[in-house]
Amino acid sequence: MEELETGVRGRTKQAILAAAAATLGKDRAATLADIAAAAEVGRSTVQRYFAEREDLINAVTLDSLRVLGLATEEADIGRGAPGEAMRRLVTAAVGVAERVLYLYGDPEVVASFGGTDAEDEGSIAVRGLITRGQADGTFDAEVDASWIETVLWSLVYSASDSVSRGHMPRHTATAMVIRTLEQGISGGSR
Amino acid sequence: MEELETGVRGRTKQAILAAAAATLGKDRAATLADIAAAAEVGRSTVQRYFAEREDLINAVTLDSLRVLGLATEEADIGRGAPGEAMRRLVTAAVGVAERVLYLYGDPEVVASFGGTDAEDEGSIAVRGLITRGQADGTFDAEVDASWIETVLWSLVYSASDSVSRGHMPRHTATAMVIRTLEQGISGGSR
DNA sequence: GAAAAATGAGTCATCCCTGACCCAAAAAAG
DNA sequence: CTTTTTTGGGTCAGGGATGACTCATTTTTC
Repeated sequence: MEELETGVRGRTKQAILAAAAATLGKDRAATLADIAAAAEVGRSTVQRYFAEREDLINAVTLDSLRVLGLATEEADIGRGAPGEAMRRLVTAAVGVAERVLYLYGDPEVVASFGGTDAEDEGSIAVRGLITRGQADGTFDAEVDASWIETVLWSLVYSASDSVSRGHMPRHTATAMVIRTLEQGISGGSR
Repeated sequence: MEELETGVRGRTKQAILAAAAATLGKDRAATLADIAAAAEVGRSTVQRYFAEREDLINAVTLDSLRVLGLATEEADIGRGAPGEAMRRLVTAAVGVAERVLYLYGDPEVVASFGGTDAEDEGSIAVRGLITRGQADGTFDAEVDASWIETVLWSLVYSASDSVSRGHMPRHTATAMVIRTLEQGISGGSR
């Protein structure tokens, strides 16, 4: 039963997963050696924790969904006005930019968790927020909820990319996403 | 001087480039064999036209920028009200969805043409449209023009992806991008 | 129809990544 | 301090893609 986090092993594993998410987020063709270097461990160690490359990919995906799910949970998007909840969600998501870059940087990854359990935790909540907002008129009810979700993650991804490249600080990126979600790119003349 | 399109060679080359853009847009790890199959030519032929894989990648990038540039040109975005011009641009861009998927599906590709000549043709025009719209109040002047450009391509990419996956018809996708650009995801209560 | 160009299948060497080891050194646990 | 665990470099075989090449066949061109 001690196959969970035994302190040392747990930390090493998390370091590998975090490094893998960051590295694969920037270059999906990254080699195991790249990931090991980013995690500051030996190649051997990576393969000791994840026998096959695909094991690592799966683990990174699940872990990234977990981290993003935690962030979503902290945003507590079931509470308050949909507009406010959406702002908290965006802030939380950009807060874990590296994971977002990994998850939404590869169409294959996104497609792979079509029916995963881990997806449900966060994604269901987000979908609930959107439909709730559409019902009370906060969000556009004349487009599919799935499109709104697509737009949300698309903008969060772009903002995360800007942050990760050092183009803008995190709070600026977050503000831009929120502003764009709320009024598009239209001028404030209205 | 006959190293341009000699009819047969030109058509084969274009077929390879188009197939490569479509294939690499869906799976950036696609092999030369995959691309050759998509283009309905032999592996040998691909390598005869492009000695090294990187030659092909470069050519596809330039060609995709060219095609997108042509579409942009047809949209004639220097004319008319910025709002209208933007609608024409989105329509034109989604019209060449495969190229958009290739160009904006890989961060590496986008990053590689930082100072390319081919970029200038279209990108300069787009940037011009944005600043023009910001100047006359059509577009939000309180955010960077580069962010608006990012949002534009980000949404066009998402829409192109939906079209390419058969989730929605092209005109619906186009309409959603335009609507989202103009009012974000906000409800129409205002 | 004959000459020239282009094509596609096939072969082969090479490179790079992966996966499976092994073992000495370092770190943690007792 | 001793034992146990973990680590990281190193080696090696296997697999897959690439690049270079040949040659018979098909297609264009004249």
